[in-house]
Amino acid sequence: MKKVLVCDDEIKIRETIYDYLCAKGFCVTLAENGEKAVYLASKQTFDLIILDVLMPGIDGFEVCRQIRKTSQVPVLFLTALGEEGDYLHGYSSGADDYIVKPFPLAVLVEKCNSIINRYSGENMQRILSVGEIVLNKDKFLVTVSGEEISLTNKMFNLLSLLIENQNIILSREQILNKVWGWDYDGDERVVDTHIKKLRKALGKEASHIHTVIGRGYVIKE
Amino acid sequence: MKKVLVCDDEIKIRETIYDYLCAKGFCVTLAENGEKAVYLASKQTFDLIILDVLMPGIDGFEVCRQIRKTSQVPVLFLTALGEEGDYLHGYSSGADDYIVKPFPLAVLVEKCNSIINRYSGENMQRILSVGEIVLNKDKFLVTVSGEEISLTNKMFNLLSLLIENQNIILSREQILNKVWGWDYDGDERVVDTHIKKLRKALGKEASHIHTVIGRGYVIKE
DNA sequence: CACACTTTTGATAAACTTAAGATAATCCTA
DNA sequence: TAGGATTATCTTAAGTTTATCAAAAGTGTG
Repeated sequence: MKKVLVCDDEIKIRETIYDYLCAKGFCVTLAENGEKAVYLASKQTFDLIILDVLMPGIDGFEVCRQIRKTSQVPVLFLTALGEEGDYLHGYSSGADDYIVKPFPLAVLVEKCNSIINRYSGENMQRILSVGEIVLNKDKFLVTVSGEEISLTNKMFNLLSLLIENQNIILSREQILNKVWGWDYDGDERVVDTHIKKLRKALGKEASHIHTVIGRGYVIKE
Repeated sequence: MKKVLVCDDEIKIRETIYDYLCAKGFCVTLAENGEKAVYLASKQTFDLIILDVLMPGIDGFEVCRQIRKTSQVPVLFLTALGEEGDYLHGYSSGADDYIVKPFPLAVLVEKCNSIINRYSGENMQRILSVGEIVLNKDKFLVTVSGEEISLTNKMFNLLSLLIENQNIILSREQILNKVWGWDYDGDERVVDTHIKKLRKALGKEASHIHTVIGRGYVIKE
Protein backbone atom coordinates (compact mmCIF):
# COMPACT_ATOMS: atom_id res chain seq x y z
CA MET A 1 0.00 0.00 0.00
CA LYS A 2 1.56 3.21 -1.18
CA LYS A 3 1.42 6.36 0.93
CA VAL A 4 0.57 9.59 -0.80
CA LEU A 5 0.45 13.11 0.62
CA VAL A 6 -1.90 15.50 -1.13
CA CYS A 7 -1.62 19.24 -0.56
CA ASP A 8 -4.13 21.64 -2.06
CA ASP A 9 -5.83 24.65 -0.57
CA GLU A 10 -9.16 23.95 -2.22
CA ILE A 11 -11.16 21.56 -0.13
CA LYS A 12 -13.12 20.29 -3.09
CA ILE A 13 -10.06 19.22 -5.01
CA ARG A 14 -8.54 17.71 -1.89
CA GLU A 15 -11.54 15.59 -1.19
CA THR A 16 -12.08 14.53 -4.75
CA ILE A 17 -8.52 13.34 -4.99
CA TYR A 18 -8.76 11.73 -1.58
CA ASP A 19 -11.82 9.71 -2.50
CA TYR A 20 -10.51 8.63 -5.82
CA LEU A 21 -7.02 7.65 -4.74
CA CYS A 22 -8.34 5.78 -1.71
CA ALA A 23 -10.68 3.88 -3.97
CA LYS A 24 -7.70 2.97 -6.10
CA GLY A 25 -5.86 1.53 -3.13
CA PHE A 26 -3.57 4.32 -2.06
CA CYS A 27 -3.16 5.39 1.51
CA VAL A 28 -3.83 9.11 1.35
CA THR A 29 -2.96 11.90 3.77
CA LEU A 30 -4.24 15.45 3.25
CA ALA A 31 -2.72 18.85 3.93
CA GLU A 32 -4.61 22.08 3.35
CA ASN A 33 -1.60 24.33 3.06
CA GLY A 34 2.10 24.29 2.37
CA GLU A 35 3.23 24.51 6.00
CA LYS A 36 1.26 21.42 6.94
CA ALA A 37 2.63 19.56 3.96
CA VAL A 38 6.21 20.37 4.91
CA TYR A 39 5.52 19.35 8.50
CA LEU A 40 3.89 16.07 7.56
CA ALA A 41 6.61 15.26 5.07
CA SER A 42 9.21 15.75 7.78
CA LYS A 43 7.42 13.43 10.18
CA GLN A 44 6.43 10.60 7.91
CA THR A 45 7.76 9.06 4.78
CA PHE A 46 5.59 9.05 1.70
CA ASP A 47 5.96 7.29 -1.61
CA LEU A 48 4.68 10.33 -3.46
CA ILE A 49 3.69 13.90 -2.70
CA ILE A 50 1.10 15.74 -4.77
CA LEU A 51 1.36 19.53 -4.55
CA ASP A 52 -0.78 22.25 -5.94
CA VAL A 53 1.53 24.91 -7.35
CA LEU A 54 -0.63 27.91 -6.68
CA MET A 55 -1.52 28.18 -3.01
CA PRO A 56 -1.84 31.06 -0.57
CA GLY A 57 1.14 31.22 1.75
CA ILE A 58 4.06 29.16 0.55
CA ASP A 59 3.49 27.76 -2.90
CA GLY A 60 4.05 24.29 -4.23
CA PHE A 61 7.55 24.93 -5.52
CA GLU A 62 8.65 26.28 -2.16
CA VAL A 63 7.09 23.32 -0.37
CA CYS A 64 9.02 21.06 -2.68
CA ARG A 65 12.24 22.88 -1.96
CA GLN A 66 11.70 22.55 1.78
CA ILE A 67 10.90 18.87 1.55
CA ARG A 68 13.89 18.24 -0.66
CA LYS A 69 16.17 19.33 2.14
CA THR A 70 15.41 16.09 3.89
CA SER A 71 13.98 13.74 1.30
CA GLN A 72 14.10 12.62 -2.29
CA VAL A 73 10.47 11.65 -2.43
CA PRO A 74 9.00 12.16 -5.89
CA VAL A 75 6.65 15.11 -6.28
CA LEU A 76 3.74 15.53 -8.63
CA PHE A 77 2.75 19.14 -9.21
CA LEU A 78 -0.76 20.23 -10.06
CA THR A 79 -0.43 23.24 -12.31
CA ALA A 80 -2.79 25.48 -14.21
CA LEU A 81 -2.25 25.91 -17.93
CA GLY A 82 0.73 28.13 -18.56
CA GLU A 83 2.44 27.35 -15.28
CA GLU A 84 4.33 24.40 -16.72
CA GLY A 85 6.83 26.91 -17.93
CA ASP A 86 7.84 27.73 -14.40
CA TYR A 87 7.98 24.10 -13.53
CA LEU A 88 10.43 23.54 -16.30
CA HIS A 89 12.65 26.31 -15.05
CA GLY A 90 14.36 23.89 -12.83
CA TYR A 91 12.51 23.49 -9.58
CA SER A 92 12.28 19.84 -10.30
CA SER A 93 14.40 16.82 -9.69
CA GLY A 94 14.32 14.01 -12.19
CA ALA A 95 11.80 12.21 -10.06
CA ASP A 96 9.15 14.87 -10.45
CA ASP A 97 6.32 15.32 -12.83
CA TYR A 98 3.42 17.65 -13.34
CA ILE A 99 -0.13 17.50 -14.49
CA VAL A 100 -2.16 20.34 -15.90
CA LYS A 101 -5.51 21.19 -14.33
CA PRO A 102 -8.17 20.27 -14.98
CA PHE A 103 -7.25 16.64 -15.40
CA PRO A 104 -9.22 13.42 -15.51
CA LEU A 105 -8.79 11.47 -12.30
CA ALA A 106 -7.84 8.41 -14.28
CA VAL A 107 -4.82 10.27 -15.56
CA LEU A 108 -3.86 11.25 -12.04
CA VAL A 109 -3.93 7.65 -10.94
CA GLU A 110 -1.93 6.53 -13.93
CA LYS A 111 0.68 9.19 -13.18
CA CYS A 112 0.87 8.24 -9.52
CA ASN A 113 1.40 4.63 -10.41
CA SER A 114 4.02 5.29 -12.99
CA ILE A 115 5.95 7.73 -10.83
CA ILE A 116 5.92 5.41 -7.86
CA ASN A 117 6.97 2.45 -9.96
CA ARG A 118 9.64 4.36 -11.72
CA TYR A 119 11.27 5.55 -8.56
CA SER A 120 10.86 2.56 -6.39
CA GLY A 121 12.11 0.12 -8.98
CA GLU A 122 15.27 2.09 -9.27
CA ASN A 123 16.28 1.89 -5.66
CA MET A 124 18.99 -0.62 -6.36
CA GLN A 125 17.59 -3.67 -4.73
CA ARG A 126 20.25 -6.31 -4.60
CA ILE A 127 17.80 -9.16 -4.44
CA LEU A 128 15.09 -9.05 -7.02
CA SER A 129 12.25 -11.36 -7.80
CA VAL A 130 9.41 -12.09 -10.13
CA GLY A 131 7.14 -15.01 -9.54
CA GLU A 132 9.28 -17.89 -8.37
CA ILE A 133 12.38 -16.39 -9.85
CA VAL A 134 14.79 -14.89 -7.33
CA LEU A 135 17.89 -13.10 -8.45
CA ASN A 136 20.72 -12.19 -6.12
CA LYS A 137 22.94 -9.58 -7.67
CA ASP A 138 25.62 -9.90 -5.04
CA LYS A 139 26.07 -13.61 -5.34
CA PHE A 140 25.33 -13.74 -9.04
CA LEU A 141 22.80 -16.37 -8.28
CA VAL A 142 19.39 -17.18 -9.66
CA THR A 143 16.92 -19.62 -8.23
CA VAL A 144 13.66 -20.82 -9.68
CA SER A 145 11.30 -22.29 -7.11
CA GLY A 146 14.28 -22.61 -4.81
CA GLU A 147 16.33 -24.56 -7.33
CA GLU A 148 19.52 -22.86 -8.35
CA ILE A 149 19.93 -22.43 -12.09
CA SER A 150 23.05 -21.41 -13.91
CA LEU A 151 23.06 -18.51 -16.32
CA THR A 152 25.77 -17.04 -18.43
CA ASN A 153 26.84 -13.46 -17.88
CA LYS A 154 24.75 -11.96 -20.61
CA MET A 155 21.74 -13.96 -19.60
CA PHE A 156 22.15 -12.84 -16.01
CA ASN A 157 22.44 -9.18 -16.94
CA LEU A 158 19.50 -9.46 -19.26
CA LEU A 159 17.37 -11.01 -16.56
CA SER A 160 18.44 -8.35 -14.06
CA LEU A 161 17.49 -5.62 -16.45
CA LEU A 162 14.12 -7.12 -17.15
CA ILE A 163 13.31 -7.60 -13.50
CA GLU A 164 14.53 -4.15 -12.49
CA ASN A 165 12.13 -2.78 -15.05
CA GLN A 166 9.33 -5.18 -14.47
CA ASN A 167 6.05 -4.24 -16.12
CA ILE A 168 7.90 -1.85 -18.39
CA ILE A 169 8.34 -2.80 -22.00
CA LEU A 170 11.97 -2.62 -23.02
CA SER A 171 12.82 -2.24 -26.67
CA ARG A 172 15.63 -4.23 -28.19
CA GLU A 173 17.50 -0.97 -28.49
CA GLN A 174 17.17 -0.21 -24.79
CA ILE A 175 18.22 -3.72 -23.91
CA LEU A 176 21.16 -3.54 -26.26
CA ASN A 177 22.24 -0.27 -24.69
CA LYS A 178 22.12 -1.52 -21.14
CA VAL A 179 23.31 -5.08 -21.51
CA TRP A 180 25.61 -4.91 -24.51
CA GLY A 181 26.69 -1.28 -24.12
CA TRP A 182 25.99 1.76 -26.25
CA ASP A 183 28.84 0.96 -28.60
CA TYR A 184 27.58 -2.43 -29.63
CA ASP A 185 26.91 -2.45 -33.33
CA GLY A 186 26.00 -5.99 -34.17
CA ASP A 187 22.72 -7.54 -35.08
CA GLU A 188 19.73 -6.49 -33.00
CA ARG A 189 18.55 -10.08 -33.06
CA VAL A 190 21.09 -11.14 -30.46
CA VAL A 191 18.53 -10.10 -27.95
CA ASP A 192 16.04 -12.61 -29.30
CA THR A 193 18.50 -15.41 -29.03
CA HIS A 194 19.31 -14.56 -25.46
CA ILE A 195 15.68 -14.24 -24.54
CA LYS A 196 15.19 -17.67 -26.00
CA LYS A 197 17.99 -19.16 -23.93
CA LEU A 198 16.77 -17.35 -20.85
CA ARG A 199 13.31 -18.78 -21.34
CA LYS A 200 14.71 -22.23 -21.70
CA ALA A 201 16.76 -21.83 -18.56
CA LEU A 202 13.82 -20.53 -16.56
CA GLY A 203 11.59 -23.45 -17.42
CA LYS A 204 7.98 -22.93 -16.44
CA GLU A 205 8.69 -19.52 -14.97
CA ALA A 206 9.59 -18.35 -18.45
CA SER A 207 5.94 -17.47 -18.83
CA HIS A 208 6.66 -14.22 -16.99
CA ILE A 209 8.62 -12.98 -19.97
CA HIS A 210 6.25 -11.56 -22.54
CA THR A 211 7.16 -10.50 -26.01
CA VAL A 212 5.38 -7.43 -27.27
CA ILE A 213 5.40 -7.47 -31.00
CA GLY A 214 6.96 -4.44 -32.54
CA ARG A 215 8.09 -3.09 -29.19
CA GLY A 216 10.26 -5.48 -27.28
CA TYR A 217 10.05 -7.57 -24.13
CA VAL A 218 8.61 -7.26 -20.62
CA ILE A 219 8.74 -9.34 -17.53
CA LYS A 220 5.60 -9.36 -15.41
CA GLU A 221 4.60 -10.81 -12.07
CA MET B 1 17.84 20.95 -37.93
CA LYS B 2 14.75 22.80 -36.74
CA LYS B 3 12.36 24.33 -39.22
CA VAL B 4 11.09 27.82 -38.50
CA LEU B 5 8.54 29.87 -40.41
CA VAL B 6 8.93 33.63 -40.14
CA CYS B 7 6.10 35.96 -41.14
CA ASP B 8 6.53 39.72 -41.16
CA ASP B 9 5.45 42.33 -43.69
CA GLU B 10 8.60 44.40 -43.37
CA ILE B 11 11.24 43.07 -45.68
CA LYS B 12 14.05 44.40 -43.57
CA ILE B 13 12.98 42.56 -40.46
CA ARG B 14 12.30 39.41 -42.45
CA GLU B 15 15.74 39.35 -43.94
CA THR B 16 17.53 40.25 -40.76
CA ILE B 17 15.83 37.40 -38.94
CA TYR B 18 16.43 35.08 -41.87
CA ASP B 19 20.14 35.73 -41.94
CA TYR B 20 20.58 35.45 -38.23
CA LEU B 21 18.53 32.32 -37.68
CA CYS B 22 20.13 30.60 -40.63
CA ALA B 23 23.52 31.45 -39.22
CA LYS B 24 22.44 29.88 -35.95
CA GLY B 25 21.54 26.66 -37.65
CA PHE B 26 17.81 26.92 -38.14
CA CYS B 27 16.13 26.07 -41.40
CA VAL B 28 14.13 29.21 -42.13
CA THR B 29 11.18 29.79 -44.44
CA LEU B 30 9.80 33.28 -45.04
CA ALA B 31 6.29 34.60 -45.61
CA GLU B 32 5.57 38.24 -46.35
CA ASN B 33 1.95 38.22 -45.28
CA GLY B 34 -0.53 36.31 -43.20
CA GLU B 35 -2.15 34.42 -46.05
CA LYS B 36 1.17 33.01 -47.17
CA ALA B 37 2.01 31.99 -43.64
CA VAL B 38 -1.25 30.13 -43.23
CA TYR B 39 -0.74 28.45 -46.58
CA LEU B 40 2.81 27.37 -45.83
CA ALA B 41 1.89 26.15 -42.38
CA SER B 42 -0.80 23.99 -43.89
CA LYS B 43 1.58 22.45 -46.40
CA GLN B 44 4.63 21.82 -44.27
CA THR B 45 5.28 21.13 -40.64
CA PHE B 46 7.42 23.56 -38.70
CA ASP B 47 8.95 23.35 -35.28
CA LEU B 48 8.17 26.97 -34.59
CA ILE B 49 6.33 29.81 -36.27
CA ILE B 50 7.31 33.43 -35.70
CA LEU B 51 4.51 35.91 -36.42
CA ASP B 52 4.48 39.66 -36.44
CA VAL B 53 1.31 40.76 -34.69
CA LEU B 54 0.72 43.94 -36.64
CA MET B 55 0.46 43.27 -40.34
CA PRO B 56 -1.72 44.60 -43.14
CA GLY B 57 -4.39 42.09 -44.12
CA ILE B 58 -4.87 39.36 -41.56
CA ASP B 59 -2.87 40.00 -38.42
CA GLY B 60 -0.67 37.67 -36.44
CA PHE B 61 -3.36 36.58 -34.02
CA GLU B 62 -5.68 35.64 -36.82
CA VAL B 63 -2.89 33.75 -38.58
CA CYS B 64 -2.30 31.87 -35.38
CA ARG B 65 -5.97 31.03 -35.07
CA GLN B 66 -6.03 29.70 -38.62
CA ILE B 67 -2.94 27.62 -38.14
CA ARG B 68 -4.29 26.23 -34.90
CA LYS B 69 -7.10 24.62 -36.77
CA THR B 70 -4.64 22.18 -38.19
CA SER B 71 -1.61 22.19 -35.93
CA GLN B 72 -0.29 22.57 -32.41
CA VAL B 73 2.97 24.14 -33.51
CA PRO B 74 4.29 26.70 -30.99
CA VAL B 75 4.05 30.32 -32.08
CA LEU B 76 6.30 33.22 -31.14
CA PHE B 77 4.67 36.60 -31.60
CA LEU B 78 6.62 39.73 -32.40
CA THR B 79 4.77 42.58 -30.78
CA ALA B 80 5.32 46.29 -30.48
CA LEU B 81 5.35 47.80 -27.03
CA GLY B 82 1.79 47.94 -25.71
CA GLU B 83 0.50 45.08 -27.78
CA GLU B 84 1.36 42.46 -25.19
CA GLY B 85 -1.94 43.29 -23.57
CA ASP B 86 -3.75 41.72 -26.45
CA TYR B 87 -1.49 38.75 -26.35
CA LEU B 88 -2.36 38.16 -22.77
CA HIS B 89 -6.03 38.29 -23.56
CA GLY B 90 -5.98 34.71 -24.43
CA TYR B 91 -5.06 34.27 -28.04
CA SER B 92 -2.37 31.92 -26.97
CA SER B 93 -2.09 28.26 -26.27
CA GLY B 94 0.31 27.16 -23.58
CA ALA B 95 2.94 26.62 -26.22
CA ASP B 96 3.14 30.22 -27.29
CA ASP B 97 5.32 33.12 -26.30
CA TYR B 98 5.96 36.67 -27.42
CA ILE B 99 8.81 39.09 -27.68
CA VAL B 100 8.62 42.88 -27.71
CA LYS B 101 10.17 44.83 -30.57
CA PRO B 102 12.81 45.98 -30.84
CA PHE B 103 14.72 43.01 -29.50
CA PRO B 104 18.34 41.91 -29.70
CA LEU B 105 18.68 39.03 -32.15
CA ALA B 106 20.41 36.97 -29.51
CA VAL B 107 17.27 37.14 -27.41
CA LEU B 108 15.23 35.91 -30.35
CA VAL B 109 17.46 32.90 -30.76
CA GLU B 110 17.27 32.21 -27.06
CA LYS B 111 13.50 32.24 -27.19
CA CYS B 112 13.40 30.03 -30.25
CA ASN B 113 15.59 27.46 -28.64
CA SER B 114 13.75 27.41 -25.37
CA ILE B 115 10.34 27.18 -26.98
CA ILE B 116 11.42 24.38 -29.27
CA ASN B 117 13.01 22.50 -26.43
CA ARG B 118 10.09 22.97 -24.14
CA TYR B 119 7.58 21.68 -26.62
CA SER B 120 9.44 18.93 -28.26
CA GLY B 121 9.63 15.37 -27.22
CA GLU B 122 10.60 14.75 -23.67
CA ASN B 123 8.55 17.45 -22.08
CA MET B 124 5.41 16.29 -23.75
CA GLN B 125 2.87 14.74 -21.51
CA ARG B 126 3.42 11.03 -21.46
CA ILE B 127 -0.02 10.18 -20.20
CA LEU B 128 -2.86 11.39 -22.34
CA SER B 129 -6.58 10.97 -22.16
CA VAL B 130 -9.86 11.57 -23.87
CA GLY B 131 -13.10 10.59 -22.22
CA GLU B 132 -12.52 7.29 -20.49
CA ILE B 133 -9.56 6.48 -22.66
CA VAL B 134 -6.19 6.79 -20.96
CA LEU B 135 -3.02 6.26 -22.90
CA ASN B 136 0.34 5.73 -21.24
CA LYS B 137 3.13 6.35 -23.73
CA ASP B 138 5.79 4.97 -21.44
CA LYS B 139 4.15 1.65 -20.87
CA PHE B 140 2.51 1.46 -24.27
CA LEU B 141 -0.70 0.88 -22.43
CA VAL B 142 -4.24 1.95 -23.12
CA THR B 143 -7.14 1.62 -20.75
CA VAL B 144 -10.80 2.23 -21.45
CA SER B 145 -12.81 2.83 -18.31
CA GLY B 146 -9.99 1.28 -16.35
CA GLU B 147 -9.89 -1.87 -18.46
CA GLU B 148 -6.67 -2.50 -20.30
CA ILE B 149 -7.06 -3.02 -24.01
CA SER B 150 -4.44 -4.28 -26.40
CA LEU B 151 -3.55 -2.37 -29.51
CA THR B 152 -1.08 -3.08 -32.24
CA ASN B 153 1.76 -0.71 -32.88
CA LYS B 154 0.12 1.23 -35.65
CA MET B 155 -3.13 1.48 -33.76
CA PHE B 156 -1.31 2.77 -30.71
CA ASN B 157 0.59 5.39 -32.65
CA LEU B 158 -2.53 6.46 -34.43
CA LEU B 159 -4.40 6.88 -31.18
CA SER B 160 -1.51 8.83 -29.66
CA LEU B 161 -1.47 11.18 -32.59
CA LEU B 162 -5.20 11.75 -32.43
CA ILE B 163 -5.17 12.44 -28.72
CA GLU B 164 -2.13 14.69 -28.87
CA ASN B 165 -4.00 16.73 -31.41
CA GLN B 166 -7.41 16.44 -29.87
CA ASN B 167 -10.02 18.77 -31.35
CA ILE B 168 -7.82 19.27 -34.38
CA ILE B 169 -8.89 17.67 -37.61
CA LEU B 170 -6.08 15.58 -39.04
CA SER B 171 -6.12 14.83 -42.73
CA ARG B 172 -5.24 11.40 -43.97
CA GLU B 173 -2.09 12.93 -45.37
CA GLN B 174 -1.03 14.33 -42.02
CA ILE B 175 -1.78 11.06 -40.31
CA LEU B 176 0.14 9.15 -42.94
CA ASN B 177 3.10 11.46 -42.47
CA LYS B 178 3.25 11.11 -38.73
CA VAL B 179 2.30 7.49 -38.22
CA TRP B 180 3.52 5.84 -41.39
CA GLY B 181 6.40 8.21 -42.11
CA TRP B 182 6.90 10.69 -44.92
CA ASP B 183 8.25 8.01 -47.22
CA TYR B 184 5.19 5.83 -47.13
CA ASP B 185 3.74 5.56 -50.61
CA GLY B 186 0.92 3.10 -50.31
CA ASP B 187 -2.81 3.55 -50.41
CA GLU B 188 -4.25 6.43 -48.40
CA ARG B 189 -7.08 4.17 -47.30
CA VAL B 190 -4.88 2.36 -44.82
CA VAL B 191 -5.81 5.07 -42.43
CA ASP B 192 -9.49 4.22 -42.74
CA THR B 193 -8.85 0.61 -42.01
CA HIS B 194 -6.86 1.42 -38.93
CA ILE B 195 -9.45 3.85 -37.71
CA LYS B 196 -11.94 1.06 -38.08
CA LYS B 197 -9.87 -1.32 -36.01
CA LEU B 198 -9.22 1.36 -33.44
CA ARG B 199 -12.92 2.03 -33.10
CA LYS B 200 -13.61 -1.61 -32.64
CA ALA B 201 -10.94 -1.88 -29.97
CA LEU B 202 -12.19 1.17 -28.11
CA GLY B 203 -15.75 -0.10 -27.85
CA LYS B 204 -18.20 2.51 -26.65
CA GLU B 205 -15.47 5.12 -26.28
CA ALA B 206 -15.00 4.97 -30.03
CA SER B 207 -17.63 7.68 -30.21
CA HIS B 208 -14.91 10.19 -29.45
CA ILE B 209 -13.41 9.61 -32.86
CA HIS B 210 -15.26 11.66 -35.43
CA THR B 211 -14.85 11.42 -39.15
CA VAL B 212 -15.02 14.72 -40.95
CA ILE B 213 -16.00 14.10 -44.50
CA GLY B 214 -13.54 15.42 -47.00
CA ARG B 215 -11.12 16.44 -44.26
CA GLY B 216 -10.05 13.55 -42.12
CA TYR B 217 -10.51 12.50 -38.51
CA VAL B 218 -10.64 14.16 -35.09
CA ILE B 219 -10.83 12.89 -31.57
CA LYS B 220 -12.87 15.01 -29.18
CA GLU B 221 -13.63 14.96 -25.49
C1' DC C 1 -34.58 12.62 -55.03
C1' DA C 2 -30.72 11.38 -57.78
C1' DC C 3 -26.00 11.84 -58.55
C1' DA C 4 -21.29 12.10 -57.42
C1' DC C 5 -18.33 11.48 -54.00
C1' DT C 6 -16.54 9.78 -49.48
C1' DT C 7 -16.22 6.43 -45.99
C1' DT C 8 -16.93 1.83 -43.94
C1' DT C 9 -16.53 -2.91 -44.02
C1' DG C 10 -14.92 -7.45 -44.66
C1' DA C 11 -12.10 -10.58 -47.10
C1' DT C 12 -7.72 -11.67 -48.69
C1' DA C 13 -2.98 -11.03 -49.83
C1' DA C 14 1.39 -9.21 -48.66
C1' DA C 15 4.77 -7.79 -45.49
C1' DC C 16 6.89 -8.00 -41.41
C1' DT C 17 8.33 -10.04 -36.67
C1' DT C 18 9.68 -13.37 -33.87
C1' DA C 19 11.13 -18.27 -32.46
C1' DA C 20 13.98 -21.94 -33.07
C1' DG C 21 17.69 -24.57 -34.63
C1' DA C 22 22.12 -24.87 -36.49
C1' DT C 23 26.56 -23.05 -37.21
C1' DA C 24 30.34 -19.83 -36.97
C1' DA C 25 33.04 -16.58 -34.42
C1' DT C 26 34.81 -15.07 -30.15
C1' DC C 27 36.23 -15.22 -25.50
C1' DC C 28 38.28 -17.20 -21.54
C1' DT C 29 41.02 -20.07 -18.88
C1' DA C 30 44.08 -23.59 -17.89
C1' DT D 1 47.35 -21.66 -27.51
C1' DA D 2 44.06 -25.53 -27.26
C1' DG D 3 39.62 -26.68 -25.83
C1' DG D 4 35.40 -25.67 -23.93
C1' DA D 5 32.06 -22.30 -23.05
C1' DT D 6 29.84 -18.31 -24.50
C1' DT D 7 28.10 -15.24 -27.80
C1' DA D 8 26.82 -13.78 -32.53
C1' DT D 9 24.90 -14.67 -37.00
C1' DC D 10 22.10 -16.87 -40.33
C1' DT D 11 18.19 -19.36 -42.14
C1' DT D 12 13.78 -21.04 -42.15
C1' DA D 13 9.12 -21.53 -40.55
C1' DA D 14 5.20 -19.94 -38.03
C1' DG D 15 2.50 -16.42 -36.44
C1' DT D 16 0.94 -11.41 -36.46
C1' DT D 17 0.26 -7.36 -38.26
C1' DT D 18 -0.54 -4.39 -42.02
C1' DA D 19 -1.97 -3.24 -46.81
C1' DT D 20 -4.98 -3.64 -50.58
C1' DC D 21 -9.16 -4.10 -52.94
C1' DA D 22 -13.92 -4.03 -54.14
C1' DA D 23 -18.53 -3.85 -52.73
C1' DA D 24 -21.80 -1.67 -49.64
C1' DA D 25 -23.27 2.12 -46.98
C1' DG D 26 -23.40 6.80 -46.05
C1' DT D 27 -23.20 11.99 -47.00
C1' DG D 28 -23.98 16.34 -49.18
C1' DT D 29 -25.63 19.13 -53.03
C1' DG D 30 -28.25 20.90 -56.61
